[in-house]
Amino acid sequence: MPATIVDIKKKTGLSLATISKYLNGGNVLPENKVKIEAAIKELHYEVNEIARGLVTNKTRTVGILVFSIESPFTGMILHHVGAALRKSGYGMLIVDSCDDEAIEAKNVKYLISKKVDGIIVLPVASKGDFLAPAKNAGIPIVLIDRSLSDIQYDCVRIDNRKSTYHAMKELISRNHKKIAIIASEREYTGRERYNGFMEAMRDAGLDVPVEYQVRATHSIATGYNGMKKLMTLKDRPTGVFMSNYEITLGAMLAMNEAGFKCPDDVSLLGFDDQLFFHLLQPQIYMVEQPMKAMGERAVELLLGRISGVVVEDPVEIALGTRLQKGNSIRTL
Amino acid sequence: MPATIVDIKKKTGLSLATISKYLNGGNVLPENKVKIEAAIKELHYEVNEIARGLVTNKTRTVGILVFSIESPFTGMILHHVGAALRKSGYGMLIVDSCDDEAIEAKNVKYLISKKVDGIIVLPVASKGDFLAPAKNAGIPIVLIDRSLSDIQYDCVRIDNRKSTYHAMKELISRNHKKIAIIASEREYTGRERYNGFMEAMRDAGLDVPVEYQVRATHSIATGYNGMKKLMTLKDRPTGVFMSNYEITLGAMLAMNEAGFKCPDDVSLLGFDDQLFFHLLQPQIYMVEQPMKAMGERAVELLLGRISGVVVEDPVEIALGTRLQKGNSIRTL
DNA sequence: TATACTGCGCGAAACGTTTCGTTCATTGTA
DNA sequence: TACAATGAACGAAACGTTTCGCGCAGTATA
Repeated sequence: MPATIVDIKKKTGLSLATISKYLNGGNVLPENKVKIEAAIKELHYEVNEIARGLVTNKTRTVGILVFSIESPFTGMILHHVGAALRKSGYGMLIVDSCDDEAIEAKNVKYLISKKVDGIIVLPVASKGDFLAPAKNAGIPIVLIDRSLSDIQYDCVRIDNRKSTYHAMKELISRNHKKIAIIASEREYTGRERYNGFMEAMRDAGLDVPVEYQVRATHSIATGYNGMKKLMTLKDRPTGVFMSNYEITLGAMLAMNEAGFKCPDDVSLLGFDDQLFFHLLQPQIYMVEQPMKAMGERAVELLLGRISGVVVEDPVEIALGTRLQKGNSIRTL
Repeated sequence: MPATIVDIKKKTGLSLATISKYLNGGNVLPENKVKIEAAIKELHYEVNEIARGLVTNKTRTVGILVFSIESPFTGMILHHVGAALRKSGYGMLIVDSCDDEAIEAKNVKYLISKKVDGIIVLPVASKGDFLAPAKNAGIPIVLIDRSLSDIQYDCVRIDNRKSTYHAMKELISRNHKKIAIIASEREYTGRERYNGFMEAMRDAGLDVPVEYQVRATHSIATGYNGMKKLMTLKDRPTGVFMSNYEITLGAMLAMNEAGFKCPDDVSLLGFDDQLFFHLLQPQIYMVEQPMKAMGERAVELLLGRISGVVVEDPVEIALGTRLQKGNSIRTL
């Protein structure tokens, strides 16, 4: 039903080759250009991307493989990745791994069958085996946020360990000695932040008793339950580091509910700034991730690989973070 | 590089037509079936969906047009819609309208150019004009959550007005007279819930002074600022209805921060249950939307339209809600 | 035994592009 | 004036499928 290049040919008397050349930005005589443009307008012609894809072997679509599409973090990354891709004319075919490695592995194969030009991954698994089929098919891959242990892939993330180490100075320099951590345990980021925390404490000569270390899932429940537990200890910590957005949110609700005040009763340091935290009083010290930059750099890198401009070995890009200062930390 | 149907032909000596028939579930002699299957395994053959799409004029991909990909509500819907689609072999090409009607209109055209088989929309706009190009192109469309005023499209949603009206009985029957509302104003759902609220109050013979009506955006900030404001009134409301998840979250933080207790100082009734609310003490009365059912019904309907099984006029499916009971409402 | 039907297989065309190698006209150079 | 170089257009093949209509067995019907 919709007009094809053949209709343009009939209308203008030009050959398919010439029209195709015009469509792809090649040089065409001014008079022919006019003819073609008129015909396109008249017939409401639009390129059939499917047909084009068949011969160019490109779909102008990238696959996005996310550990969970329900996570607010995922939502923010998708927002920026999506914008950057659209600007370059690419679309996003998104698949949800539902925090399940088996589904994740299946999804990779699905994306291959869809002939995506590249894949951006927020992985569930810690090892890269599941990406092998895509790698073998020659599809460029870029990871965001979470690095993989065994195989080398491009990755755009922050330096979780250093960011945490650095942020911890805010608590330590204000003479806090009893500092607890609530962190996720399963993913790369949670583990790295835990390591940064422990390093900072060790370097400051501070001990972290095991009951000050709450390590569980990446969830509001973890923050809520963790803080509840910490607040009932006979020897309560004076400061708490929370390793991500969900945990921070849950911990704050628990703290409020338990009747403690920040920073009077407990000083807080969180991770993953979100707009709404700015509304709160007191304002929480927060490690702020450059979400926009991460999304954009990842897209830039991926498109570079797709076009063949970037050919060097896989790179690991660690972007800097910003510490959003607040008044949630009391000087002891 | 990857094997094609022609390679299978060479290997088996059968014709393209026969092999294609096998691939699409047609009847083939048992001996040929064996041959083909062996060849497929040996050559690691997989159908090229692009080539198939060119001739069938189907992409097995549906476009998902969301008002904002950052919203948790969107995330949950995408989760269920995605699962249902994948089960039927369909993929999701997601585009983000960034709460901007102009972008939304462009995105529709983009999805058309990508030849999606259908479109699922969580709209920004209140009128349906922007969908006209897709409708004209014969692409089936199903709305989720938000209905459109002018043109008729299939829509799967809840009955916002009734749900709110019914839930309000919890406050009213417990003798609350001074009840405030914090609601979003711009979208369909917020307006309908406002209407349901006002109806319930009117039917109960209760007045709602203008300072008890906070109407702003669909955001945590609205809830936070709204509750802050309500709590500083000299004549404070005894009950507050909050029209969605973000507003409920913001309002609770503000209430905690202002030092008020629920239900002692203020009784709360919210909308959009999320798992983590179950953790809270007190547990909030919440209108719970059937997210999974909404996603699944929408997909079912869309695939029905795509396959031509469903041909009747556009339908508006209003699913029932559940009131999640809690202990956030005090009897006066 | 002649006829009609059924079940499978086949060749060829079609889907709407891009691209390769060639031709043709024009311009510039000797 | 002859010849090379340049620029633009062209025809045809290719991309990997599906599908249409026909042919050919083998089986059932009269």
